[in-house]
Amino acid sequence: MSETAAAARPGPRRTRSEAELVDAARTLVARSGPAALSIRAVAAEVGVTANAVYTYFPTKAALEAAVVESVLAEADLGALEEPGLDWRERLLRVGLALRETLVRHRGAVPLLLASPFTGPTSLDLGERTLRVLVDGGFAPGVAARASYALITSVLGNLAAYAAEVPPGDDVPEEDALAAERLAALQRIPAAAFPLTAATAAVTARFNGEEQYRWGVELLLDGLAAQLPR
Amino acid sequence: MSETAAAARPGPRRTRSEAELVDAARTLVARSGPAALSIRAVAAEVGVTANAVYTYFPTKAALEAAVVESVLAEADLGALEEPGLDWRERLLRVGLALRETLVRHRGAVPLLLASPFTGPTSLDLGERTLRVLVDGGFAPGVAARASYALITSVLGNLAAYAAEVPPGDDVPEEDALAAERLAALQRIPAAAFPLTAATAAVTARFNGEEQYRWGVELLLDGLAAQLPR
DNA sequence: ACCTGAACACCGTTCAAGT
DNA sequence: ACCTGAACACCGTTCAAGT
Repeated sequence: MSETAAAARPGPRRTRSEAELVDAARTLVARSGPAALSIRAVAAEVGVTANAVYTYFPTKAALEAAVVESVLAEADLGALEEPGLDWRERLLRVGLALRETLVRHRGAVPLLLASPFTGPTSLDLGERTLRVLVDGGFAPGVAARASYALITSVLGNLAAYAAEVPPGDDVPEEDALAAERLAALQRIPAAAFPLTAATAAVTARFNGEEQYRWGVELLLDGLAAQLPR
Repeated sequence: MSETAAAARPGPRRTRSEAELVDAARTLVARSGPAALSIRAVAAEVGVTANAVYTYFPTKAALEAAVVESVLAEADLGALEEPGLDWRERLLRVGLALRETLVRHRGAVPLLLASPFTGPTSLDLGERTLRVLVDGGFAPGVAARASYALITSVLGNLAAYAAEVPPGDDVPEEDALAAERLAALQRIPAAAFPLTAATAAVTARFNGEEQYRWGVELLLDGLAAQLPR
């Protein structure tokens, strides 16, 4: 009797899962940023004592790594093999896909930046990027350097986004962000920083997708120049 | 009598300074990384109670911002105005100068990434970079976009460095780092990640100055292509 | 202005113990 | 295997008080 009853209703003694803990951690990070991620808060979120978390993750760092992997795994990397596209278009599209998921999960970006690129999704992304470049005509060594330059550039851009846009469940409108940033820029003294002041309207949109795309294309332009003609 | 005596020897009641606290904070971060930076540890380092720190900094975030500014201020940005150099060479050299100080202070890089670019040194760097680009023939709007692309790329690269190289007072040898990284790369399955495996020797040197320079030059190549001919 | 003592509401992690 | 209770050595920050 007790066994079937326990299986039927999720009683107070029901067992948690690793995925449930990662989900709770992701929710905390998305809502309130990386500083809000604590073993104790995750435990409370799933209705368990802090120590119970150590059944699933040996350290807080392991939990953070699982959060990073879980977020990265959400990015749609399909453009890397999409037929009918050349290497440039493939890399640009995958860059935009990465931006899309990391802007939504901007609270996790600091965790991503602090972690080595050794998770399954990172390895997969790296290998497939190399494939695109090699198929595009680049020597493997050049492809490797290009892949690294692209990924660090993308992460640097998203770090800037995450540093400026507060965490939250939704992605704020670009126009609203630009208006805020413009107001801040107009407070800096134009006499001492004339070019900064003169370009404020452009700078106010640095967090936008267009400037992101512009930066990625700049790298792709540089790469195209390296292709053996 | 008591007044001169107090001035003569630094007794237990001597007053601290903001700079002394920032120095202590920098030492902690350099030695043990950003996680080691705490109000209480800084207070202990200068021989004072934790609360005393709040006389100088209203929050821990303010102390962190002061650390970031102090580290950035150490970079030699002189190349931006060095006579006899074109815009490319100036930007490359200042990029290398930034790398040099941030590699030494890699423990502070996560703090830098999390902070907005509004400190005196950041503003100065931005304005002078715009000047170089405008003098080089770029339209102000393009110069602004280029400046942002360069700085985010540089920071992304240094974030990767900081994530992989443990904090410490000295800068480790590149050969030693490459050997460690190569060993780690050889543990990933070559069958599943053939290109990753094939390029391991190149990838093992991703943290080096040469790859950094390669990435910056890639952006500069892309920029050069935008110059009105 | 500069500092201390005491306290509050937190942390990550460990140990021993229970089912 | 999965969880709890108690404890340790930490946090940032505040309040009241002293010089």
